[in-house]
Amino acid sequence: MAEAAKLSERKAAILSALVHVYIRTGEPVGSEAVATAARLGVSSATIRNELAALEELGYLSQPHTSAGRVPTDLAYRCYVDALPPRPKLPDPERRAVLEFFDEALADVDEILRGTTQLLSRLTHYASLALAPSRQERALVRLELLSLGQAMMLLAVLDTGRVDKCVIDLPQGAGEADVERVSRGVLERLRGQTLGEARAHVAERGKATGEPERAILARVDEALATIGRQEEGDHVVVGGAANIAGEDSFARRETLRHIFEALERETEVLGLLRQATVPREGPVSVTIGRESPMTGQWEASVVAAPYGAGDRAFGTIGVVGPIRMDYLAAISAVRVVAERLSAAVEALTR
Amino acid sequence: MAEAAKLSERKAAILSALVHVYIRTGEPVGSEAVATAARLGVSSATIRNELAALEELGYLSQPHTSAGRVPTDLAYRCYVDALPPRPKLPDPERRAVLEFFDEALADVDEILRGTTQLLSRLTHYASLALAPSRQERALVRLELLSLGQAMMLLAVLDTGRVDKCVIDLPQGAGEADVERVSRGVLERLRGQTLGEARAHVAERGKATGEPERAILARVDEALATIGRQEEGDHVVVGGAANIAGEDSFARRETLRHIFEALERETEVLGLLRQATVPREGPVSVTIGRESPMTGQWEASVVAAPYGAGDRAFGTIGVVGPIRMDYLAAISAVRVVAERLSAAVEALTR
DNA sequence: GGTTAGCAGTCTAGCCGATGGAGTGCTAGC
DNA sequence: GCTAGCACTCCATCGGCTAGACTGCTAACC
Repeated sequence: MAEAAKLSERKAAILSALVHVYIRTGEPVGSEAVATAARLGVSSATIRNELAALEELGYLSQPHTSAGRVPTDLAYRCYVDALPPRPKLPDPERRAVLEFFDEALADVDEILRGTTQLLSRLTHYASLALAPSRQERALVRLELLSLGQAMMLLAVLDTGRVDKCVIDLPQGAGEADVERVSRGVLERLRGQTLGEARAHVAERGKATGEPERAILARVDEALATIGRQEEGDHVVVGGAANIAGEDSFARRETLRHIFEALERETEVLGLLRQATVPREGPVSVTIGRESPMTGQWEASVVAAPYGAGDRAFGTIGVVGPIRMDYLAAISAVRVVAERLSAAVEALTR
Repeated sequence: MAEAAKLSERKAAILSALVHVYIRTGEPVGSEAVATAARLGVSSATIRNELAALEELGYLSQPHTSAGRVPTDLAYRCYVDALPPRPKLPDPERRAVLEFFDEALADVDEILRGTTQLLSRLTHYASLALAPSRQERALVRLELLSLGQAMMLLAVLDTGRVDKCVIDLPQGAGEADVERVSRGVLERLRGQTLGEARAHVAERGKATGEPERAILARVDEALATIGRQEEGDHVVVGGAANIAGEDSFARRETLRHIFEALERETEVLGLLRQATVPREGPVSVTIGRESPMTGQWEASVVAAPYGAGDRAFGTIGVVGPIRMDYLAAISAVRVVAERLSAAVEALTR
């Protein structure tokens, strides 16, 4: 396996043709098949020479001497990099996307749930969505409700999400005190982020007497708790059934690994976060061993950030076998991310 | 396949022994193996006669003439019915359950999420939980917040859940009107169910003028919407990865079916609802073709209701292969359901 | 030099038939 | 009614064989 130097144009064309055929068939591709697919006007003998060279360079491998060639992760990388930068989504699919985002949906979480389902339907792979970080979103409303001997802090974010936290009522505080704090202090925190709100609450707490002071201390704590919840239900997964049926995942163990990771969620976070800063173009592709996670899964991830304006809120993406239909996945993810951004922008404005 | 008449004691013992061995090994069980496992003091020849009879009765089947016997769904049913009514959960597992329910958790949904994970860890199968119906739960608080040109209805239920619905502000209504309705009408609805609250809101709407009337009409609509959301995120699934690794699910298609159903959720609802009215004992078991759903999945479901007092709130259960370790599953589900009931009771009191 | 037709060589998937073994059903004796 | 013994059945396994799919190489060709 040698250095990944620049390939000659013909080698690149041959490689792309081979990957294309392999993605379709799933079987080792012979020189004859490549010759017909690549339409270079050269015979299979010439292709054979080139294939041998490409194997030497680390782009291809052979299951055994008298079999065709199978692409390595490196070959997929070349193939993906050579794809048109903005592949078109076929019309029926495009229409499905537009239709989905036509319906008004209440909050970002609901939209993301629907989006993962949409993406799975379009691509037939499992889908992921990274929800916007609570930390950075603005509070539309902060409300403290008294519930008998406890109180409940409700934080309505501009993403439409409502976070809650139940807090004990401090000694000597009554319903009236809770109400006073809710109206007097919390009302003014609209438009601030969770972090800013905490700072204000803490400061205000210093400048007042009991029992407001005690209540504000607990509110501060509750805001911290809400901020910490973030990691918990941050990743939305949809259409996992699709990869259960996928026979590219031959080994059961691999399938199990993926499902476990999807359930643990935190592991997927890093993968999606990394896609938030795309290396090139709006859609980022991670192929097999390019990342430890996808390497272990024997899978690839196609992801794209979404957000409002130039600010990325989160990421959506699909997980599929390394032998994935990258063209379809990339175009679907790209279009859905665009529409999702528009929807989120409309919601948070 | 003949009628499921009452089996002789010996036949029953032989059947149970065979099922027991088969659950352990997964391979067709021969007469010799049954003879050693059943410890009846009779030879394998006698067992052979009985096995032939049991096959005739529809309890067993043979993959081919010279193979051992494999239990049919009917055999599992006998086996399960003959299990001790309150099997003991081994101590380490029992301790894990107690530990889990020792931590105070904020609301029922969070508890259920944790419970499915707990059950999956205990049984190594996928777990389900049916959340309490919103319709029947009491409102702890109903709050109408004004958000610029819209308002948000928040319903805090006694399960700790907060449901929300965004509504447009009617023509001519302002923040003050919203507030007036919130304090004047909604405050009084504490302790009522969603349905009762709707009735009150509708009635009150008639007896008042604009713009309260318009606001109340929309609140009524929003309450209906919240009630309808019920079906959506009603079923919690956990540990699905466990059955992805399970090689009892030989056919990929079967696995895919199960995952699809778990994702659609609504399909699982019926299955769990039916377990809410147990035929006998606290834990209900549905084996393979006993229900169309599990039949298609080639799976079994072990489920038990949970609730406060004598009132069932919902159901928890596990989904596994027909060749499931029923003893372990039943004891785990039973103990977890008991503890969960206690936790929910403490929460809603 | 690059390209190509042709061919020998390699490796596998699939088929065949033989073999060993597991397990049954039946029978005859206890 | 139970059991030892036995003939019989059927499958899983293995080695050997074959057809076929590709390759790599060579020699001729442009």
